[in-house]
Amino acid sequence: MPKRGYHHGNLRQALIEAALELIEARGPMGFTLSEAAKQAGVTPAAVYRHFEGREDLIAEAALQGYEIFADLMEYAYEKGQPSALAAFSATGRAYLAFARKYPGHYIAMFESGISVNRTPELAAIAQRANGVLEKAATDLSQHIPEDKRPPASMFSAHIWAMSHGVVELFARNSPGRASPFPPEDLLETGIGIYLRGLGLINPDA
Amino acid sequence: MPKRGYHHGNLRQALIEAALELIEARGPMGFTLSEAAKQAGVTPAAVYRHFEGREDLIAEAALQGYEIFADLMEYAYEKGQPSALAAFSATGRAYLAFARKYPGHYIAMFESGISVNRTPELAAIAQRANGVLEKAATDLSQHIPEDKRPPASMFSAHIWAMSHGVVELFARNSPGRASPFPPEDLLETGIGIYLRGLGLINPDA
DNA sequence: TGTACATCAGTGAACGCGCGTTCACTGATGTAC
DNA sequence: TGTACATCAGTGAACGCGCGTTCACTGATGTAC
Repeated sequence: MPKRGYHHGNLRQALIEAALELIEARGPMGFTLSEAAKQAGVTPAAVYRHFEGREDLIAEAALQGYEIFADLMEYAYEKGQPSALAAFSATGRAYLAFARKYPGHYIAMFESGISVNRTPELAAIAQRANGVLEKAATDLSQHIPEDKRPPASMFSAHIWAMSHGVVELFARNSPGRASPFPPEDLLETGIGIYLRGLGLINPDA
Repeated sequence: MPKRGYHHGNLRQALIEAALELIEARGPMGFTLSEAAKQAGVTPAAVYRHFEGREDLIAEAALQGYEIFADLMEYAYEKGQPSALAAFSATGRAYLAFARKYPGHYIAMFESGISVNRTPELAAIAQRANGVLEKAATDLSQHIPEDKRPPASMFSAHIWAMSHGVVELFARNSPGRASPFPPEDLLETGIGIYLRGLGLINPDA
């Protein structure tokens, strides 16, 4: 519990959390610096003690998101080892789990329009997250006969795309676009069918 | 060529087109009514002769988008007939083609935050577009042995998700997230693998 | 333990800006006779 | 063909608002002696 008085105690993190809540509630552009400040119980000008401005605040939120994301993906990958298949599926599931558990971060990362190349730090961590999925895909592709093996980066992209699509279309309570199925099931079955298509799991399973 | 003078000639449509260009250039929230008016060579107040306000203008742009989209999907479906497989693949390809050819519409439809239930008209046309994909999926599912046949609405959702994901992540020049492959190829191969997983196309193809 | 002082983290007022929207208006167009 | 008039589609000024950002300031905290 931060001490509250003239000095906030941990304003920097409080602002990030306020920003995340606002982004989650109002969308990537609905977020305003002033409102985040207000929600943290502070004057808008105080924000400038901790951030260069509005963009910088969002970027920091995204950065923290990527850190959580990369950690989750890595954890899932390792938990699935030594089975390449289990590791791969686990990372897919981790993707969706992250999007659902940290919607504010997810939006800041993928929908706020901030470039992943904004800072080297951001680019590095994003690359780390992406790397996990690609590593899982590479492992898995060893099990495909060489002559019909698509590049690992390609099917990592497929899974990424399907995951992102499920999140955007069905996991968010999009106005008026109700999911026909729970998003978890949708992604699970989708990835299952896809992997069967690669000949990686039993067609009769 | 509209006559230009005090009276614009076809301001309504000109405003919609201006809005689409702005949405495309600046994102769903970067669009402002004032700027659209300016781009159409008109005072902001003039907009109110044709639309109820900002939201109404976006909604109209989305509506027109859904009309084009539904038409394209239907055309693709019919062009693929009588092969259920060809019809299905064609609708998938049509999805991406639409997103690339009409990015402004696409964003207005799927990223602007306007609800598809905003008007009955909008809901109906969105349902028509969605219906085409689902019909194609239903046709196709007849070729799957009944005991391992997933609901058609489910794999229509899978394809929708993958398509949307490809568009969002790789077909847009997302800042700093360059596509490892042309989006068309990515979607084509992705759908191909998926259909193989359903046992609908030759595993050795 | 007490005091002086530097540092730090906030305030609050002000700024210029562009936004969406309203309103009374006026210029252009089309129609009736 | 010409004139009177209704209708329509625009203008332009004004509004209140919230935004991001700046600035000189001040209250709180920590440190040196």
